[in-house]
Amino acid sequence: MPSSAFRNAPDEAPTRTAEVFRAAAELMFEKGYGATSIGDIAQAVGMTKAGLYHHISGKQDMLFQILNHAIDEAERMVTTPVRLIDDPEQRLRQLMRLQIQGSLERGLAFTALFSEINHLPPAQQMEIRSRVREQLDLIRGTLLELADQGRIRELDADIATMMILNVFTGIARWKYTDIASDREHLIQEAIAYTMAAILKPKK
Amino acid sequence: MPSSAFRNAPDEAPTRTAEVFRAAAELMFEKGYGATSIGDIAQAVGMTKAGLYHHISGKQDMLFQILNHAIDEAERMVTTPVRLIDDPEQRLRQLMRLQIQGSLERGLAFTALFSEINHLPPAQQMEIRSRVREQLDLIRGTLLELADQGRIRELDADIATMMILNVFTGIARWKYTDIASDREHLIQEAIAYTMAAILKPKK
DNA sequence: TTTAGCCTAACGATCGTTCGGTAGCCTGTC
DNA sequence: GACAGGCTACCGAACGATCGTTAGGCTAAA
Repeated sequence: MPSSAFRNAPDEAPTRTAEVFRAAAELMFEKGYGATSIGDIAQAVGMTKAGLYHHISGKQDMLFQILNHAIDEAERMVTTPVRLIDDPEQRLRQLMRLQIQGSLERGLAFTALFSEINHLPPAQQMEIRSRVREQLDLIRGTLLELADQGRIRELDADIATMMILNVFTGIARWKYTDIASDREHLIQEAIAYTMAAILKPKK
Repeated sequence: MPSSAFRNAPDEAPTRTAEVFRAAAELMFEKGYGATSIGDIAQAVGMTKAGLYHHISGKQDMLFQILNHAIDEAERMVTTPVRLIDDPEQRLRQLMRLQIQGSLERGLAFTALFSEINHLPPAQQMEIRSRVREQLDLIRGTLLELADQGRIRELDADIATMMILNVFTGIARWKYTDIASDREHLIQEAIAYTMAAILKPKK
């Protein structure tokens, strides 16, 4: 088993191991960690349970790797590019857009699978939690920046941060409902809703 | 087993059966349906697994009854009283207040346990879903009423409804974090946030 | 005597995991 | 070109543990 199970060389056919982890992530997202059996995952990729264990080292470790990979992806596709944006409002808008796009189109199910974190041993729980906190701080910091500039109404930044994060977890759960059928519309509405909630009214 | 497992005569010591269901609801809320074993529930009320079956008819049926009871409670404590409020804005404010209060103080975990609905057989899934839809329609209807009166900004009522529901599910999940320590503050912030998001700016 | 309330014991099923084996492919050696 | 050896990717079978559930029996109250 490679050190990072998801990685394969760029522009190359996905490794079998990567397929396994991808299928596992999808199943766990749909049915939850507890309700997803090793047999389910094996069947999804056309293997036996025993065969799976050539690619994985255990069920718990799978969840751990999936969560870490999701955070990796979020950092690569959302956090990092967004940090380059100077204007805090534009930064927040783009953060929401990228995050929602990511959770609808690609894996990026970390917002959804994060609730399964309690199935991990405490040490790994803390590891994941501290990585997530970094992303939370990006949102919170942006809100504080807006506050400094006097551009948002009076609000509790911590609660507002959770409200925004909440939008992500919620939308991820609607992934297969018709409310998510028009992605661009959903994204624009979600951003407009959030901006109206936090920004000072214009007129 | 009585027809409604939670019911006992008013102002009376809770039935043993009611205790069982209450403990089960709490455990399932914390750990999820799949991760909560019959043994866990039995231990929580000081019984053996076999003893539990004097009070319940099965694990799935337990979840079904818990969800139904939660909806009963929500209808009694939130939906019904709130329908009497004429002004749609005040109606929505009070709905949010009662719903959040209920999910923080009392059981009312239907917003949180609703995600476990897929562990039920399809017929019961539909039954729960149709009952929940009634409560959703109260929110959506109130939004439409506000729109008719020209009091909200231009927004997608369906998406806004989900956003509001999303607040409830989110807050239920923070139940044991320090963000929920000051309940009144959390309630006021959540309401203010939502109102700012949907209402037309005042000035 | 009946019944409510709970027990011990065990059932079959399913779970995550391990063990030993094997078919196919790559690689180097003769 | 043949062949031995090793490695990758998988399989069948079984493990012990735990799961939800049931059968049957005990005890105290009505």
